[in-house]
Amino acid sequence: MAEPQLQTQTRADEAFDCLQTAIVKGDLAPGEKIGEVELCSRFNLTRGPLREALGRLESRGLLVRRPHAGVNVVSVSAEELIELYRIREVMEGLAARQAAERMTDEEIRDLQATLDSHEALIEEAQGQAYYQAEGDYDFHHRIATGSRNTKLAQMLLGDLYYMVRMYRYRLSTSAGRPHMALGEHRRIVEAIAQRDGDLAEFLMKRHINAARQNIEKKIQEGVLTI
Amino acid sequence: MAEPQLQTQTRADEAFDCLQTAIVKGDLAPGEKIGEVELCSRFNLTRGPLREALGRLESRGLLVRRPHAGVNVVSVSAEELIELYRIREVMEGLAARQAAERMTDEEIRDLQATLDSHEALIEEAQGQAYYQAEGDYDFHHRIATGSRNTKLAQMLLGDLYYMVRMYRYRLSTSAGRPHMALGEHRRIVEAIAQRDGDLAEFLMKRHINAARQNIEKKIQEGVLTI
DNA sequence: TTATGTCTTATTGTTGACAATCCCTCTGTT
DNA sequence: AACAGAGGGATTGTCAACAATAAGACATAA
Repeated sequence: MAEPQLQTQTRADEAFDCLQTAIVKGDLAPGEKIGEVELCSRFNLTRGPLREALGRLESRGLLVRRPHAGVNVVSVSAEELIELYRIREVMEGLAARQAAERMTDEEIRDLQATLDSHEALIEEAQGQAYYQAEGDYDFHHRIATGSRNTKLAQMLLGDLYYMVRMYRYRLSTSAGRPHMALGEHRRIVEAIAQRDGDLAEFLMKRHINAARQNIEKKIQEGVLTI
Repeated sequence: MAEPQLQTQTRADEAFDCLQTAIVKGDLAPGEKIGEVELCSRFNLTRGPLREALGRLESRGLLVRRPHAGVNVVSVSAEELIELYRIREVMEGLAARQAAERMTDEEIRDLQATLDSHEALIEEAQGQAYYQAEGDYDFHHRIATGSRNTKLAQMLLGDLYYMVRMYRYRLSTSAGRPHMALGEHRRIVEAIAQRDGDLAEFLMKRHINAARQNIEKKIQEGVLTI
């Protein structure tokens, strides 16, 4: 949560961050049409930097723009959300494998400590899906960077996670799921600690598969309306 | 090679396309520092749309920008190129699996016909790595779109392929490789035609693995200096 | 009443000028 | 001769005004 050299950031970066978090948190609803001048007054910017930020967000798939017609927040259908998890499955599987091969012993210890704190978090804030989601994000974040695969981490952290988190904020996790997930996390870390890339990949894929099935069930139950 | 509604494109789109192809073709060398005004005169643009395009390219990982210091074309190290192929392996494996499940019969016939034309192309232009590379790109392009997984296709076609092609243009393929690759392509399409998703994924992963090993060998031979 | 065509208006796309920042060179010192 | 510091210059970041386009409203006709 450190924020170094916030000063050296350019206005376009600032705009980009603001918009990205606004979209992810749901302050800008999916499908919503957003006008440039309105955004300018809202975030205290001028249109130059804003347009640059809009370009970046479009290329990341968080916005859709039609020439002269304005910009809309992307709206992901239920099917597309499922597809996102299919992509995560293979990419994070690879990340887990490479993390098992390349993470330092210290990083692995850190990761284990992180899981301990997650366990405490789940206990005290049981049912509070928000904290669980943040913990989950933290775990996957570490694996992605631990893979030492620059592009892979960039695609996961810069593209996929933002789109997934867009719905995490609306999607309450099932009752028993946090504990389940934590157990799966632990086994993945064990495999990484044993430098067993095959197993780490297998477990991670199964972990994300379980998450996907959980979401599919919710959608069928009609809990999630997209 | 059709160019529909070129007119309705905005100047920023134009700038984006120009720069992207210039980077991929090598007209802008990796690592090269490029000034904004120079680019403007080169592509007949003004700095507004240009900066928007630069933002998009940066977010796609084709450029790196430091505030107030200018923009450089990304330079991918040999290790990173290999990592790119590791990502391709899992993502295109998934694409092949989903293509086997979802492509229409007509698309599959088209794909088979494409391979026939590739065979002819290889015969007449043997050794001409360029045409082989284009044919290969065409094949993988069809599989990606055939997966009906919007985000997957977007990530493959919009991100990974451009970075890979950056080096394809410089990297001459080995003597026997085109024929080998074509054979592998044929077997993948066979699996897709039989709707065998497991096999299609397996074969595609092995295909890209072979391409990666081919490149690794070249790098060790010192043919490719990045 | 509905559909169609035109026109107005507001929004987007573009431009050129202005301000802020960093890089490079030149000078001075060790 | 080599290194450090400061200044000039060029380049990037930002802004506000102008032009072009599409959406929406209104009126007319079927």
